[in-house]
Amino acid sequence: MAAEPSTSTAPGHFTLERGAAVAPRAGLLATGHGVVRTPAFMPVGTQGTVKGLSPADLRAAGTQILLSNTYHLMLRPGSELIRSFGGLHRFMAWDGPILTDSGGYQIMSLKERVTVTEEGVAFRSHLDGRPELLTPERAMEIQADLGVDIAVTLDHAILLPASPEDVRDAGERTIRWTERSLAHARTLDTPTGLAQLHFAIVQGGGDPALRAEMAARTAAMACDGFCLGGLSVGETKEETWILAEAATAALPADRPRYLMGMGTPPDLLDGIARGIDLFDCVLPTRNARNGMAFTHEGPINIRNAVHARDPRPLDAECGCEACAEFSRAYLRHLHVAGELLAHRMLTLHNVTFYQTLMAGARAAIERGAFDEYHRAVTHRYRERAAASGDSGPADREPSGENS
RNA sequence: GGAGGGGUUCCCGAGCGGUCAAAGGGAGCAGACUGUAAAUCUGCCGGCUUAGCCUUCGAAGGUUCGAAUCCUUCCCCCUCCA
Repeated sequence: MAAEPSTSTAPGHFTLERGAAVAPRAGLLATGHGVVRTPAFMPVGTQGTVKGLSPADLRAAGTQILLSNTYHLMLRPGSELIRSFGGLHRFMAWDGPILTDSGGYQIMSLKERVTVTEEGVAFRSHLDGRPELLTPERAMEIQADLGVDIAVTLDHAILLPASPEDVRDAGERTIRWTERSLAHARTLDTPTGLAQLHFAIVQGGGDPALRAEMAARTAAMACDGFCLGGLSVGETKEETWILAEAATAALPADRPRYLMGMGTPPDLLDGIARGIDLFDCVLPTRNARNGMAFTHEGPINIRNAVHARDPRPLDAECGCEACAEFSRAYLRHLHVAGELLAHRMLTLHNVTFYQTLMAGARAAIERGAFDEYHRAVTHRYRERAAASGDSGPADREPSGENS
């Protein structure tokens, strides 16, 4: 869009329309590729594509901004190649904003293959076993090459539970890496010439006090936004929110907060209620490929026999192509038969569902009725989840270590 | 008509005297998935009052302490030779 230069569209500018210091809040985040209306959900496009969907599909689903991944793109096809195409936007033909994760999550999830040192992360490529080194500086260089709108600093995420010493170590390392990342990022240029925003990750493990400390120390740095990392990795939901609240309470209100990796539809609303502005999660896309569709009445598994003769759409309230054109019976048939269209349609539907949910949340915030929206959506979702089986698949009681 | 091979739990297909309700696939049924090494993974899959019992490996008899496995007859199928 060719808007007049104004403070509200200068990349990095974050305008809070409502809520300001309190949650929930609605805002406008300006990037080099347009303004994102927050709270927003970013579909996950790890390898420079949201699996199964074209950019046109993503737009049709109401997507404003995508997430992609430093780790995967550095290995294949390589950031130099993408830079030579003018950046990731031109390469993948998506002209909206893109945020890239720095690769910290892979440190945690591929733990057997990585060694973390002060310099950075040594790991072996999952593609060919070749040794690689990802430093905070290198992570920012790659993201600059990609020309993404929002680059994220490299962090040291660890699995919970972990010893207090390990959590403190990883947190302190994350702070040092964040400083290095931000300092180095200022020396880099992008293939697009557009300004790049830099978000810093707040860690701190399962200790609220440490979370708060890490948040405060990160807040003192010159970054454009904050990411809450290392959450929903084994702790209960209740703990997750305590930790998230501890962090956000120590963050300034005038910069966006991004809760990394979460979550279910109720998670998103629970997060918005706590002042979160950005989310990403693989659930709507991965689960779509595994047969799960999110609906206004809760999740359904399209594989289940009950849908075999069901002429209804996945979700009567949804306007996506899958719901406008196809019956549950047909979509079940496609999925059971292993047809690609099943994956594409369920993915399209789920992303549409998530974007509709977020648009509804934004609208509710704007008219001052978020609590009601939150309660109504969550109630319907949980009611269905509980009714659709002896033990609902989603949102069971937070499970302990055993039972 | 002659010679040979074969009939196994929904399907394909192992087993060839006990440890076999019977490997492995597939199909079917259900579950999981939260900054994606995921179109992946897990469980169930003869019946029941389930640490046990009952019915099952073409049919009927028989041998044996014990048979899907050995013998006899019968019924089907396939290949080759006339």
